[in-house]
Amino acid sequence: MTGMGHSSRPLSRAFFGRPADRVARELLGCRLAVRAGDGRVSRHMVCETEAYLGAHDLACHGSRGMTARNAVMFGPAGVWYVYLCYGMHWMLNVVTGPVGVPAAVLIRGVGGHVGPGRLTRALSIDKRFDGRPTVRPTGLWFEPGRLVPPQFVAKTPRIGVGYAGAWAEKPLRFLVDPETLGFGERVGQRNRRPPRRTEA
DNA sequence: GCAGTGATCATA
DNA sequence: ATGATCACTGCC
Repeated sequence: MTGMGHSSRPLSRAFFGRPADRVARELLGCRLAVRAGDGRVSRHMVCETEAYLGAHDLACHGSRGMTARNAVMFGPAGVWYVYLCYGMHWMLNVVTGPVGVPAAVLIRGVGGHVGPGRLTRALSIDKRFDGRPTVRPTGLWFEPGRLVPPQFVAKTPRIGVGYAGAWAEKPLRFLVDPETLGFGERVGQRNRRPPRRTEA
């Protein structure tokens, strides 16, 4: 959780009205701002996201057509798409791209809360945000953060979408190691040590 | 490794 | 109305 001393303008609808993979990548380093019940606002750096590209993406909910649950994915960008998974975990997504394209970005990790179901539980995010815009008055929005340089961004296949055939393999999950907020280390090199020297 | 959990959706 | 599925997590 970051400090509460300052705030900045929420990420605009234009930011989200672009392809989901681009938004997912650029959301890294931005801050998710949450207003709690007592009115206090906390901010959490986004460190893990996944892109769901649209109707052609077989891992995307929108690929099976519009239903009551996923209808907001077909609507304007910059709107929350929140749904319950496995009967107990709320998944937080933000709709991306033009109207008519069912695309979104799943927020999988922020600050110290890694895991899509864990972060929603920790921040008390649930169905009440579904279909609401990502603006300050809703109590949940994004603010720009620090730019994460490409060498600190890892890309992997998405989690839990094995049913999606070739689409399960695409590198649409984006991570930055939250431990390296100072960006002093590269992702994937955290355990690197200098080779041990032995005396002859 | 796998059970828990319940809304959602297709099928009827 | 019923049954399968599920963008996960926590404990074995």
